[in-house]
Amino acid sequence: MGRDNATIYDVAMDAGVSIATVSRVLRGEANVSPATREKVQQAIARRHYRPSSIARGLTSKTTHSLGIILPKLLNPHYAMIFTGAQEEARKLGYSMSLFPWSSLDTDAYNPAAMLTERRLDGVIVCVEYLPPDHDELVHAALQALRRFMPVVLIGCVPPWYDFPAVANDNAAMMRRVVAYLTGMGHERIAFIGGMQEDKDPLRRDVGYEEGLRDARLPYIASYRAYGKGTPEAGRQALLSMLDELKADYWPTAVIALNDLVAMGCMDAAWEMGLRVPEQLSVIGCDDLFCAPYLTPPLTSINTHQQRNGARAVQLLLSGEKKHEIVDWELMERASCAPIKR
Amino acid sequence: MGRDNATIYDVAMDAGVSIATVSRVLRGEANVSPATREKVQQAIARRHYRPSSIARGLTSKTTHSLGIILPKLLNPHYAMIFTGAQEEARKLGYSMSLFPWSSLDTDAYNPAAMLTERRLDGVIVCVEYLPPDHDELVHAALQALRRFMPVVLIGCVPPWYDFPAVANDNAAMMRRVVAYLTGMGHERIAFIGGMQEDKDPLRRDVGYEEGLRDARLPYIASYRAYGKGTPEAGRQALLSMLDELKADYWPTAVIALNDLVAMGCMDAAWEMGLRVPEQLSVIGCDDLFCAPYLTPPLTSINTHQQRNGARAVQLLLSGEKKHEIVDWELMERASCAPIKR
DNA sequence: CTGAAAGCGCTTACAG
DNA sequence: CTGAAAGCGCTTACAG
Repeated sequence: MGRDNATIYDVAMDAGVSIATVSRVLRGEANVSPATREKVQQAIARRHYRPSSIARGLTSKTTHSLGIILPKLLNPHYAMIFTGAQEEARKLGYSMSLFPWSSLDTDAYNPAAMLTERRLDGVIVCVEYLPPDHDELVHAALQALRRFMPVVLIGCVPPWYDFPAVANDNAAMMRRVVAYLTGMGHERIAFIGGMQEDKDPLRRDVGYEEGLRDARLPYIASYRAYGKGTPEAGRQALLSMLDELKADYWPTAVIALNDLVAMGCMDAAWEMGLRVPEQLSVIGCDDLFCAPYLTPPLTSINTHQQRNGARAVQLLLSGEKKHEIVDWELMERASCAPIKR
Repeated sequence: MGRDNATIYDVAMDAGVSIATVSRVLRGEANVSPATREKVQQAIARRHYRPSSIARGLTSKTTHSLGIILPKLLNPHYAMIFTGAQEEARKLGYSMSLFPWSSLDTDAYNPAAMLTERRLDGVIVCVEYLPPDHDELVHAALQALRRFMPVVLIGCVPPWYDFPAVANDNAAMMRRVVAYLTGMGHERIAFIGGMQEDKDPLRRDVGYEEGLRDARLPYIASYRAYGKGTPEAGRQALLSMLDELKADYWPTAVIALNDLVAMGCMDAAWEMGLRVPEQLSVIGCDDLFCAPYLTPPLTSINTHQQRNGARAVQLLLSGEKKHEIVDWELMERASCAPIKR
């Protein structure tokens, strides 16, 4: 296949100049005579020469590649963040590598090792889905990373993380969502999905409780189900919630951790003969592309994930130390309705 | 931030040995005395030393990073391929960078330039969504890439592409799908989405026509609508197809290019008051995670995309020259039903 | 405007 | 078992 490519020496020899001169035309420096430039460019073309960014990186201490650590990409939520980050990176001349990390699934694997060897110019890390008991592990990984490259956090970032971040205020979101539902007359509002963690004041549970308090409603533990962020987890959780409660106490609205969970809840409702939204309002989060195509179309929250991914790249490369709180938008569709007396 | 990291020289000095010795313990070579090894390891730990894979790459001519060129990741189909490839790569010690390329959207951008400079150890490229009139452009890009690194193709790969590949036989898939529908009594079968291209014998249109011929049905141009692979494109296409035809001639079944298009078709059907599947059967392709959660659950084709992504990585790293044809599975759900007389 | 030389941080024969 | 030296393919002062 002939994969021994031409080097700058080959080109220099062909053009009858020094490698310094080749380097100059490569980087488009002005101080090269037109004739020389021409000769060099011809040699480059003839040899199909492309400078090795890896050799270049050794001198310039820069690789023009970034990394991003995310949970599973199969949730389109993360694919959107990745896409936003990747596109912004490309615009600025950087490539983007993905390093999945969800310690929920694979405790053994820690991407920090692979990343630190690669002298990336920076890394975006999404600390979601890393359960609270792994706090130290996460911190250690972040410290290790930071020693080698700038780090920007994205997603649900606890405020005490001492890193630049593009952070969702999940508590505020939830509070608003609860208000949206209580405003429609709902009083038995379930919240399904996610894990129990006490520390982070930005977490959804805080907002859930605040929202209930705002409406002077009691916090009822039976309406709070923990679980993974998948459709099947959502389905199971709602089914067992209904199973454990007399029908009089069934929730009239459920807030799902994300749209995947919401999809599972809608399925569970259908299995139990509950019509959405007439008998059960459902609201998701992330506003996945399929939300408008569900039956009924799913009300959700759009957090502008692509924009956030792009923003994280900007913070990374500019070196700004900001901790930005992301705005979001309630996408009202047909899966929530006022309660009927 | 102290980002000037220790080098092998620092470690060697700390441990009082030569850099060659440090290099040996780094790479786990056997011929180092236990005492020396210990000293070196301590120095490494104390310095938080991590070898630079980029310096290493300069000598070893290997970067342990792979690339993948895909259309938009926002279609979960491609996210699945990417995930499969990325996970397999990681298992083998490689990282994976994404380079989106859909010349449909961004003619200007050609990822080959960025890739060739990065001396990757290989690249997987998905040539789908690169329209036929860009054939030369695609070929040129592939040749450029191949000069610098091994290339494996994935997806709908025309057989005359002289590359190792993990290829879908879309023609066979379509033929089978048509048979599935004619077996249910359908005779007016529409096919929506994709572009008109004449050359590739593996393309869906070939199978569509074969399928009709198998059932001795006429090919009716009005039932073939071209378009992008998005829900909105699918919706529009079906709406205008219905609009242009007397209701007597409306299709009783539609085959969608992919699940996204199918979602749009189901929406269009709903808008026109056509019930799925009673009045219109719909079948998609790719078996996206949301297919089972649509109403009705969408019949689709599972092409084992994650497995294919992983397989492409294996071909890439093993150097096998195979052109593998992928098997697939019809996922029967409720969106297709026998026709009622 | 151009070139010789040092250096980036490793690995790899080659000696010993 | 260990070290001195060359080399990977570039960039960057420094001279001229």
